[in-house]
Amino acid sequence: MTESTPVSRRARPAKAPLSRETIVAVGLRVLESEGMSALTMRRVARELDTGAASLYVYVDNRDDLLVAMVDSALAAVVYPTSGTWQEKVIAIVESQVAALTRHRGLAVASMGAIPASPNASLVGEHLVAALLESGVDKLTAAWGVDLIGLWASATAAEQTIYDERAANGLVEVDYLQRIDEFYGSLDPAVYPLIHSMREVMLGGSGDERAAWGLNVILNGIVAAPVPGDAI
Amino acid sequence: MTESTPVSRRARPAKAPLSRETIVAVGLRVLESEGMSALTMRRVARELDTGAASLYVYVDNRDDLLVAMVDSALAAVVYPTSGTWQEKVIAIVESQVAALTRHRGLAVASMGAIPASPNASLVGEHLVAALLESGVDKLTAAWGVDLIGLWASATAAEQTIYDERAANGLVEVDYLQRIDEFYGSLDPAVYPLIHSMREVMLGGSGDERAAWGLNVILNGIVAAPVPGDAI
DNA sequence: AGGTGAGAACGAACACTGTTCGTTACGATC
DNA sequence: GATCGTAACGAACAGTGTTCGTTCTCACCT
Repeated sequence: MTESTPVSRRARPAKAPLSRETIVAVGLRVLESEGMSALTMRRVARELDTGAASLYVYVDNRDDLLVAMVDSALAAVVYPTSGTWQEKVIAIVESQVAALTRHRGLAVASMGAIPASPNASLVGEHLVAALLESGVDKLTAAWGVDLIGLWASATAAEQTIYDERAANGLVEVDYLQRIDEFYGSLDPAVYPLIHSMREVMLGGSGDERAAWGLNVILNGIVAAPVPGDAI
Repeated sequence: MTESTPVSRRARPAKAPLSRETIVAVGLRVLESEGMSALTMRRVARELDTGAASLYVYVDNRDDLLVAMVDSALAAVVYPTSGTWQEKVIAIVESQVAALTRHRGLAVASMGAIPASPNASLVGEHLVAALLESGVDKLTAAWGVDLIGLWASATAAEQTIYDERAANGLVEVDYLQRIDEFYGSLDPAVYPLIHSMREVMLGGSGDERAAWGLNVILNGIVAAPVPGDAI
């Protein structure tokens, strides 16, 4: 009994009071430094020097916390004021992906989050504006933003999983080499193209491929027929 | 002690032996009917009339099981033999999305799964073949398959989350109406476009938007400059 | 000043989870 | 028929999210 002597924490002087913002901020910090599996209610509470039950005053449940964290993370997205519409879209989406990737695991959660949060809406607002600059009609712009958002979330999620794997000991070269070996081991009779194209399939850095993909989507959007008309 | 009398199950006649395939199949059945949160090791084991520990002979851990389930689900993808290259790609991707959507929650898991499983590779093989028919070079085809796969997983994941929400009582109209209300409640000074374009942003069925999105990507791919050249 | 009530904070508990351990039981081999 | 590798198993461990009932605090009112 010499070590614990649980002095009621209430007695401690000037403990910063809890708040939704504080909890979300701490959650993001934990997520960034220790990953999604470490983001437990108890872990967040411990960081705030309290118990898990106390969090439920400000947060409905863990999902609610995650959604709030997604929105908070998206506050870091920057919006360029000059440049062509393509440059604007690329800059916005790049910083969006970066914001989601920085906190490992958030991207997967963001896939579920409705775009109905303040900061997610702000991203949408600026993307629509940039797309409209290209001259497309409103419907194309609206659906285009949807498509871009889907791509951004998925790209961030993929990047996250990739990073997680790297953090778990599998270095990049090992990982690519393993896939290369797998492709090489496939029966050329069943998988002729994959077998023969494996070096071209695994080439290019993640950033190069991401930039190419976003470019493809942007080109496709401006070239797309108006939704509703004959496709 | 009158109620349990745990007769060793070994004594029961002709119990079908376990196997990796059986476990994966049961897992898919549970996932399809009860969703991801119900897919626990104990639940799968119970379905097989055994204990959770017994599964670990055939499955490394829950993630291993999920990856195997993704591959198994992708066995349902169909590959058309006739039609234009666009029709082939659309048919393949549609059945891929359907296969991932049918088992709620698999899509999210598939985002992490490397495309290094037999059936995922088969999808890739056929997609590359279809893309090459369009006349694009090998590098464009390879990266294009990547992009299409990313889109397919993300679309299935989004669809899954949407369905999950619908299953949890929120009917479709409620959900859309809620988003509409949220957009309407946004400050028009900060979100002018979203505020004024909300009906156009929420229009169209999920299928229409998905078809449009895939079309945009296909158009973008054939129009894209060869990766590596100046973008 | 003294009392009071709303609600934040809390500890303990519940019903679960994935996974491991040591032991039992079985079926093919010698 | 004895043996032995290994599949199958029950029990346990260290966690998880969440809820319950209680304690404490502090702004407000008499």
